[in-house]
Amino acid sequence: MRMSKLVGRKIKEDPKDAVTTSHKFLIRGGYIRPVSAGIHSLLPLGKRIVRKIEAIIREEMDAVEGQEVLMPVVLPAELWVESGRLESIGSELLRFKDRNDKNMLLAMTHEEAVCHLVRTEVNSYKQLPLMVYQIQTKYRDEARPRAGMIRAREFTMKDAYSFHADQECLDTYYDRVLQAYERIFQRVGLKNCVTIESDPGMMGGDTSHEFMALADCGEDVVFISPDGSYKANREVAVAKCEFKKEESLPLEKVATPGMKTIGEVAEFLNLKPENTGKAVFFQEASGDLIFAMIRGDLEVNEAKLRKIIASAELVHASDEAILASGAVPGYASPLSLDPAKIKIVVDRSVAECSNLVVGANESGCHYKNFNFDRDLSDAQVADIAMVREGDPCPLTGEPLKMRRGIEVGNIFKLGTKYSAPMNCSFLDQNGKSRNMIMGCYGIGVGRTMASVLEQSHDKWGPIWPISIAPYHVHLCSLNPKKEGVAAAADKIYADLLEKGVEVLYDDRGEKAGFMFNDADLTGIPYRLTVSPKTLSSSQIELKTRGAEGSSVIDLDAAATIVANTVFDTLKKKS
RNA sequence: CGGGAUGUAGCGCAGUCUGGUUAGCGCGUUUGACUGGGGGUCAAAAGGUCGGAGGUUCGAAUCCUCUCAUCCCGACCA
Repeated sequence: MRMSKLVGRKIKEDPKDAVTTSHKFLIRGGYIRPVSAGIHSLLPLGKRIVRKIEAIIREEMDAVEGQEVLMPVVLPAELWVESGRLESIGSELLRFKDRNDKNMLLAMTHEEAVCHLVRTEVNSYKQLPLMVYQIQTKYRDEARPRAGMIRAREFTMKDAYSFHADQECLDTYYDRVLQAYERIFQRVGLKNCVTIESDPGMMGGDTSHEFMALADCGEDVVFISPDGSYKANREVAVAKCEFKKEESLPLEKVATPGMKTIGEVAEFLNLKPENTGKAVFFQEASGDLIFAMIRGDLEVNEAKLRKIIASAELVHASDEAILASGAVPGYASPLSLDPAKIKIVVDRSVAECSNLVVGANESGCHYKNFNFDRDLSDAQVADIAMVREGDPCPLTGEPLKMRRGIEVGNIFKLGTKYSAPMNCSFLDQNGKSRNMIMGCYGIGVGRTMASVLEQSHDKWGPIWPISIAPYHVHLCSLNPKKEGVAAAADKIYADLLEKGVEVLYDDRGEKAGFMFNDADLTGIPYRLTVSPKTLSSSQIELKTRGAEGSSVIDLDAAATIVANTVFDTLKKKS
């Protein structure tokens, strides 16, 4: 490609709306252009990267017997009524009516569509297991799109769905996909991508994993042990915290007028927050109240709590609801609650610590010296604590490190969450109808491109791994008007193309510094420079993006040397 | 959805507080000349609903009201 004709100019200054490195460089380098909040056009360079990422994904999906399909972006709402998600999903699902007043929606994921597809095509155990996948546009009406491609409203996703006759088959297949995912992220050149167990959340199912590209701009928090043996996201992370028991002191009511928060109470009684117990009220969708108790310095992890009480929906309870249960907000006590009205879940930190200050369920009063064993045996004890940086690793006991990550992929064991309501079933060996067991597997394609850039750049621009670089070679022709420079550059351009090397040819005749800066901002792995300086000795310059220095090679052998270098590197990296 | 910020040429900005002719600057673009290894120099040129609507005023980019858009923090997040 001749750069003089390439669509997508380089931009010298940082766009004012871009904050993250990938967002800035993708715009400045001419990879993407914003169109609306969270909606972008891909320019030719960006499209080439995306195609290469997609090609790697296709190879790996095909290698686990995936069959590529393409399902519609626009779906009739009735399919989502079947699964129940039309109701359960909020306004991030974009709904609209067509000209016949029929309810439609823009798919944000395709479980419904794939169940519709598979239930009409597959009806025998002999056809299972199977996996179909697609690389398709998704739309989520995000409340707050951000960071360019990292959290967009419209984005490209590879989503795959597997169907099995039994759980064991899913379990085996799931592990194969997990390994395929790790190969994909390694092949696209993510240097720092970790596989972590995650909380299936509203997707349902029992097991899920996330693939996190570690980057400071990531939205998700990952806890990692120093030796890397333990990795988990914030929702599921556990810590091996040790708590000290002391001799129990007698329960004592103390006046704490106007002291409602943990900080206020601790300061008033001249204690640390660790010496208090905090009450947090939650409400289930059914309206039932949950009283969660945790040591004052810790926070309740709602995902863990949800799992323990087996409730998909959990919100902070209103003061009215708390009052109605007979508890006094701000002074709520575990001691005088009616277990029939309210379920009590106590964190290990409270159960295993001694002499805590807790509410007295009376305005302006607290109890000192609460001891769980003695004072409240009738409650469920569980780990519902949010892990903090530095907490001991559950495996090694070493202090956990907290890192930020971009979720580039996730995989779920869905079970029959969708197949059951949508009647996606098959006849087994005994002629009995059973629901298919499903798994689903997603990868954010644009997000992957941005993540690679987040992890691989310098102050001048991206340093693309050759596996996804838009071109292999960036050819600069300096002073093309002089001494046969243009002719030499044209020739090596043609020779490289002949050998199958992808070349971006800067034939614009700009000043050297201008072109070099554009080359750095483009980030192609190899830069070839043709100029009078080296041409006088029948040589040209070869430089590797991101590396110091450069070398000169003989003009006659250049195309062969460069082509071999490119193809050797490509082979090694895949 | 709550809090904050910003909308002026393709991009980045000044001007707004304190209203006053033809609204500026840098980069980019076009033309010509010189220059030629890390964003060069000179000359000329094109390019503007000052986000939008309403209002105040003799007069509004500037003051007031409403509105839209974009970004940031938070909530939310298959």
